[in-house]
Amino acid sequence: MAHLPMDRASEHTLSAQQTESSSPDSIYQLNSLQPYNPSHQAEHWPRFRSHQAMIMAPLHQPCFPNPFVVDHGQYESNANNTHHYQDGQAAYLDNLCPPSRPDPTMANPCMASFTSEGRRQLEVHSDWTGLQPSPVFKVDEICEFPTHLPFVHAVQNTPPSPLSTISSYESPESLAVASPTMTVQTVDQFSPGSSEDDREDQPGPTPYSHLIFRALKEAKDNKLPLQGIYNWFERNTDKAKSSGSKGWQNSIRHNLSMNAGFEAVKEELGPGKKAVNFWRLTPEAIRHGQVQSTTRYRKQASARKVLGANARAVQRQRTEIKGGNSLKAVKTRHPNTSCDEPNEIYHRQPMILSSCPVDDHYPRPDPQMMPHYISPALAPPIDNALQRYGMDSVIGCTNLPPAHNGSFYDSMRATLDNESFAPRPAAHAGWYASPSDHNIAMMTGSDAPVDLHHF
Amino acid sequence: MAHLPMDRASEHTLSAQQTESSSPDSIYQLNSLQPYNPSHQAEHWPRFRSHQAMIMAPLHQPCFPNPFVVDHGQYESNANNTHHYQDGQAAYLDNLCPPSRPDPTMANPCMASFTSEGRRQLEVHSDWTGLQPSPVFKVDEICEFPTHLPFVHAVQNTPPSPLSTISSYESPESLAVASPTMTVQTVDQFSPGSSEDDREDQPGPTPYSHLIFRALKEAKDNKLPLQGIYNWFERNTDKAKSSGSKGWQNSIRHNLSMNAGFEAVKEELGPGKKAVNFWRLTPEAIRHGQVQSTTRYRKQASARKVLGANARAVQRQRTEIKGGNSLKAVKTRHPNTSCDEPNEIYHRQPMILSSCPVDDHYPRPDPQMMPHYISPALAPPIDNALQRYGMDSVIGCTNLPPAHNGSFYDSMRATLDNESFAPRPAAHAGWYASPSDHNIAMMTGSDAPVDLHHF
DNA sequence: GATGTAAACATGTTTATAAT
DNA sequence: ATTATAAACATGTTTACATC
Ligand SMILES: [Mg+2]
Ligand SMILES: [Mg+2]
Repeated sequence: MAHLPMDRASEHTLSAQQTESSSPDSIYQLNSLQPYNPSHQAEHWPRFRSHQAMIMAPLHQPCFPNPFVVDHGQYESNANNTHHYQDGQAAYLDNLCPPSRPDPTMANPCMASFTSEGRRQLEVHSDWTGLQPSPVFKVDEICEFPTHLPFVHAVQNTPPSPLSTISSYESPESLAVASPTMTVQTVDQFSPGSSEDDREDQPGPTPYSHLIFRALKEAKDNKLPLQGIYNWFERNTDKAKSSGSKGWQNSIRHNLSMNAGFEAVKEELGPGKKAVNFWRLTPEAIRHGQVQSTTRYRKQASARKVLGANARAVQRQRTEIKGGNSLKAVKTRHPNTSCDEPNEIYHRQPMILSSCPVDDHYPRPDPQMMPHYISPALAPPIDNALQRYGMDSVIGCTNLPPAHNGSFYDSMRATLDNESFAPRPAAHAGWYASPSDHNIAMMTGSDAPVDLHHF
Repeated sequence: MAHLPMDRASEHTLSAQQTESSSPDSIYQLNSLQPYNPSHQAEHWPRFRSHQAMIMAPLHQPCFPNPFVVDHGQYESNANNTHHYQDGQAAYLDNLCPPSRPDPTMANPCMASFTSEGRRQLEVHSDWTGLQPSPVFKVDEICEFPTHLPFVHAVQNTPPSPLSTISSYESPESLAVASPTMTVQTVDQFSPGSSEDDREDQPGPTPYSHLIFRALKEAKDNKLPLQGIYNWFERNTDKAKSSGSKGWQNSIRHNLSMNAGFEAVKEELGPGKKAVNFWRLTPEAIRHGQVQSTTRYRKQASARKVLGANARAVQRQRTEIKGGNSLKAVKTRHPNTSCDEPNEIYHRQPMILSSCPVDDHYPRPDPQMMPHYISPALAPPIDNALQRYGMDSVIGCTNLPPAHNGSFYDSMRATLDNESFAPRPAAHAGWYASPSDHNIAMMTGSDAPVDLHHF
């Protein structure tokens, strides 16, 4: 108990039915899992929370029959038709999506508002002009698991090297903009019966980033909420099964956040409802059929130029065992990897910055991620924004300044909005962004580039 | 230590320079606040993370001189010009914003993508067509604290009843869509030298929701990141000063989340950078110059119709002292409130649902919030969606189903995307929303409406 | 009723560290 | 080098409860 982490209680010892943050170590939560039924009321039906929504859906009738007003019975009659298989390796659902139709709304006009800085400020929201009184049952319009079909227990006898076939689905540029047809095109590729984790075509287990890519690739509009990704993992991988902890959820979030191939998008699903966050594949990831390495923080020795007095340290323990590339290798170790290899073989020669043109971020459409390919491109001139531009999606790290580091924010205060400048640098830097100054992504590092590209 | 909460460690005992989650009870964090300097690199400049951004900013040059590439020295020379006053009641900044200009981008066209369900899927992002190489110093364009002006220690001798004057700023409808001029119009109203907390014109301290409203009202585009709201509170209220804890930040977040007058918007500030979340006043709040009560959960006795087997209980301790309307009343108690009043006087007659037309959500533009006014409108027919529609922004609660309650999700599984349906209902319901089914906001309450309106 | 406060919890971001 | 894992932390949502 002395070394109990403050957050999530190491995410261990939780049953599969418990959420990640159940915090079993909390004395408030031990042995007290009785059902709780708060009554959320809301017998009124609010309008869109944003004014843009009203403008962007000009045909929306303020008094149309609200599609949300449905009785419980309808849902109950449908609730049992979707089954969830978790009992074993062969427990996968057939992904029987109807063929897609061209999206008639792709060319629709829209409204947008603009910030005073000229930023277009657009809101994700639903289009309510075409809603039916109870579109819940308009299953023909959505790619959904068919509840009327018998369930298929697919045996995992056909692992079709899923990621290696993604390159054959080089999507046209037109599909890069939220194309719904992309989903159905790829649905058969990711054969639902194949266990991508611990597959035969690749040594070791499939990385999380690959699996997330697959989950989103299969999803409609290439996006899913976090819970949907969790569910996909539970149904299609062993990550969720292989341990009683919820570390796999942590890993999913980690990869979602750190890998530039996944972006969070907010979508307003109804009037007055809070927007829902989705994780979506970036167009680059869709176009290239892969995501790049979830590159992350690399330690740098040099301190920043400006170190504010408020600089805080990230307090970390130092002796915990935090995993590694093959903490599960004891059960999935591949024969071609030797346990006696020196560590130096994992440290390749330093990558060089990519000097590829903008439209050539993925010069090598290698179907397998990170083949340790070193780009033959020469080291580009440093500080050449022309060549650096457009390289984010190929690397996991963003160009945001480091969190918990006073150097960034202290030096940026004067450039921020009068209410936005932070007296202390305490949060992830992205949230320090000022509405009045876009140029908050200054480089805090004066060292040579440490995030390098394989291309 | 035995009763240490699992999250945020009660947010106590933290100095003002510490962030809320510093968790002083953690053994990992005690007495170890040394500066930390991770080097975030990113010498490359990525493109927009979303494809929409490329479309929506068609003039954007992929190779334009990146405005982010600025050297540290520039920022350092400016960093010390913004001062932060926290030492006392009179420590407020003059809010000297330049007069606003009409936003030339208000009528600009935009692009939008659409989901396969027809939802318009728009992304907040920056418009890079007009960027200067170093717009950091284009102070003339932004409403910013003038670093070149001498600082004014305004004595709080002019508390101009700030909220009561908001009604005089009934904004035209055109301003409801992210109008930058709104900010400057109201800037003088919220006199910077006035201490809104513990003001004279209102009994007791100003509610958080009012203060947040003011902070956002003053901000450009009526939006601020969370840290900006924190900063505003530190400079303009006593909430942050009155205690060494960070409970005031918790209260701010609580109000932001629960009050429908505040909405989170995501804005992409640069190519490849993570989107920044802002909190923005809803157009309704702007239009009516106020936000409504941060109505929140009200206990209901009746259980939901469908209670899934996975229904989880929210584990709460029961004996903690959790505040109240006047935990600070010992120092700010108003003479007209008696401590001997029975509790019954705080329970007014039940509010009735508003039957106002859609454009009349605020039939009484009362400048003071919640005057306990009961709408004379007759009780509308229950289940009439026409009359319930459009009432969200006037009440703090949304129509989302309750979290930690299996009833909603269990009954909605069949309507969700095949990857989105959750095997367990464990999170806030908004994140369970399926991309393929918008109708997730079904009513879980079968009781009479409990969220009622004053209008 | 409204409000403040605490807290549980989910979600998102980042750093640390070990294995390979 | 990539990857998995743990964890700290920030942010966002919701419920509980005390006070008036
Ligand atoms: Mg990401
Ligand atoms: Mg809100």
